[in-house]
Amino acid sequence: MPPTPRNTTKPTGLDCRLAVLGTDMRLTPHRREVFQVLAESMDHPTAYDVFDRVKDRTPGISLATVYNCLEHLTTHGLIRQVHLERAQSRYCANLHEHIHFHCETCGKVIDAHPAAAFDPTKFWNLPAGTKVTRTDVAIHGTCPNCSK
Amino acid sequence: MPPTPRNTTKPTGLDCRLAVLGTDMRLTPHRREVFQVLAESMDHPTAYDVFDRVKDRTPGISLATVYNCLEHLTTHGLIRQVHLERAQSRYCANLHEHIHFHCETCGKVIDAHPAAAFDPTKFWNLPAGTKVTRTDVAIHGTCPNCSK
DNA sequence: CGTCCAGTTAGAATCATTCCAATTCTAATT
DNA sequence: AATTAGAATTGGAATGATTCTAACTGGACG
Repeated sequence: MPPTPRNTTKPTGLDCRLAVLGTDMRLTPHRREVFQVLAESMDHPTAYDVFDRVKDRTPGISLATVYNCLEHLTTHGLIRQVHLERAQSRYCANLHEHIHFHCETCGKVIDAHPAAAFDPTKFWNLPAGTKVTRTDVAIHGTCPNCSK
Repeated sequence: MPPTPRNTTKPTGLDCRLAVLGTDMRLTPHRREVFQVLAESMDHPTAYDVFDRVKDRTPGISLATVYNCLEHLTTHGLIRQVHLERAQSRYCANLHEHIHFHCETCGKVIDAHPAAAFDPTKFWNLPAGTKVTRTDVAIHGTCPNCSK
């Protein structure tokens, strides 16, 4: 599938998100579809899951292209890559600040949004002079459904 | 290398640690060496690193055995497996409660011990009925050495 | 002594991901 | 309209960490 021309007209919908984020990424049909699929998915799909879902709408798309699109969207800040243990990467279109809860029973991953400001340096001693750029938090346990 | 007979005499040194933890794991020479190497390593080595270091003392040991030993020691709670992003697993003999700081410049992993009690449910909203068993925290940034 | 079993081994297999080389297409320039 | 340069896309090969498998070994226990 050919790439889309650079978007010069006023963007709406998904394009809007691109514009808001001020990226200069070319929005090709493939990238659009991959993003769309992810935006509709609340279950943190893996690259292969995304491929599986995009395939139905865009027959002929390859797994390599899905990987490319996901990587591109990630580096341009439109989606987030989620890592839990060493399992395969999952992806997430929720850009609100949040961490992930992982149910050890059903494997589901649930977004958890902040309830209070969190400063990691209050809870753990780091060597003097350490600069913190990012903190990864993953909570593991049993989801309400599996707790029953 | 043949397995060690079950240790029936009063343990000392490393055996002591086994006894304290109340495991019933057989302490074979290989497992002992792997543990020993890890106990002496402050740098969170990967399985291959461990293999490399153990090889010098126990020529002929195979990577498969190192993996077996690491897995065994991990499931018996004698060592911890550390995961950062999707990089290969690292291992750590520090059993004191701690989290890991990862320097994005030099790649070094540093243990960070608790300065205050940390309750994740205070900082993130989880669905009612969620049971938390464990929280994984990894802090990323620049270590003092690389900050200079 | 024979059977059983855990530990060990080399090498094969797996699996997610990345790489590669060829192709196609767009956009900007002649 | 042809040319060029640069992206995007592709299938398939390659990679790399890890796990699996089947065979072997040596003590434990009857």
